[in-house]
Amino acid sequence: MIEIKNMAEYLNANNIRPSVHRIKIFEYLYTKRNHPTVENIHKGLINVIPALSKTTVYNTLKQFVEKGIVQIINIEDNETRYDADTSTHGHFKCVKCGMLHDFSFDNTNLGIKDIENFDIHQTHLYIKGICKKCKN
Amino acid sequence: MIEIKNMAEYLNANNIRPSVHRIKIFEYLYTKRNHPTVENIHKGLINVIPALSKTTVYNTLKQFVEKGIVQIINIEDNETRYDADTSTHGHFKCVKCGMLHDFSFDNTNLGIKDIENFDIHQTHLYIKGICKKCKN
DNA sequence: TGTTACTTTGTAATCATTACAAAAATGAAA
DNA sequence: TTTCATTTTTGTAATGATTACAAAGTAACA
Ligand SMILES: [Mn+2]
Ligand SMILES: [Mn+2]
Ligand SMILES: [Zn+2]
Ligand SMILES: [Zn+2]
Repeated sequence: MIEIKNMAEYLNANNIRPSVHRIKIFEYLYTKRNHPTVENIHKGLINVIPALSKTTVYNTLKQFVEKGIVQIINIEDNETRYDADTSTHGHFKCVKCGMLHDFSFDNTNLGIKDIENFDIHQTHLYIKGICKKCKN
Repeated sequence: MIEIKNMAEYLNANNIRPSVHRIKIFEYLYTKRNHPTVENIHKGLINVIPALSKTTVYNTLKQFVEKGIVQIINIEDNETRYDADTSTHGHFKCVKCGMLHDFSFDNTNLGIKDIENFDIHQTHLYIKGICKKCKN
C-alpha cells in the first residue's frame, strides 16, 4: 500500500478539497486499515467531530470512490465496507470471528478463460473460511 | 456445471422438499443461468404462479443457499444476485451494458500469500470492466 | 464587508430485506 | 373420506441501509 505522509496533500493531489471532515474520514480509513462500514467510521469519529452527520460519511466515501482513492469491499451482501488500499489484493472473511484479512495474490497468472478481449478495470478476490486463530 | 434431469429429485437429494414453488424457482435459476435478482425471479415467475409472493422467493433462496445448491453473487453493493452453479467460477460485470458473464479460472494457482493455514470454504473472483461487444 | 461557491447537516423518502401471524396446502393417521 | 398436525405460502408491517433534498454553516475572495 502507498505511504502517505500528508493526508491533505494526498486529497489535493486527487482533486478533493481537504476539508477537516474529509481528512478525518480518510485518515480513519488509512490508519485503521480495518475495512470499516459507514457505521464504524461514524462511531469512530463522533468523538473527534461531535456533530458529524452520517450523510457526510456517505457523501465523502462516495466522492473518495469516484476519485479512486477508496475501494468498496462487497464480500457480504448485508454490509458495504471501504478500503483506502486500492491496490489489487484479496480479502479473506472468517465466518467464525468475522475478521477481514488482507492477502496478496498473483493476478497476472489467474488462467482466465471465456472472457478474452474484455477490458479489465478492477479485480476482486474474496475468500471465506476459518482463520488461523479460530481453528484452535 | 452439473447436469440435472429432474429438478424435484435434485431438491430431494439435497434435503429440500420439492414443492411446486421451489421447483419453479430452482428451474428458473438453473435454465436461465442469468444470475437474477429476487426482483428478476419474481417478475419472471409471476406469469407461471400468479399469486407468487416476493417473501416466498426470499425464503426459498435463503433455503437454497443454506443447503448449498445456490450461491450469492455480491459483485455490486446494491444488488444481490443468485447462481445455481455453485462450482468455483468467476463473474465479469460489464460496467457499460451491465451484463454478467461467467468465466473459468485456475483456483489452484492463485499464488496466495498472508493467509497460510487458513481454511478456505468459498472463493469468489469478480472482475469489472468492458465486455467485448461494448468495446465497439 | 459582501457575495458566491462549497460543505455539512438533518429530515424525509426510497428500497431491499426480514419478521411475523394468518391462510392455504399437504400428508399421514383414523 | 374426515381429522388433525405439519409445512408452505402469503401479505403486511417493521427494520435498516442508502439517497434526495433543502436549509444552515463555512470558506474563498473581490
Ligand atoms: Mn484491504
Ligand atoms: Mn455464475
Ligand atoms: Zn476467525
Ligand atoms: Zn457490455
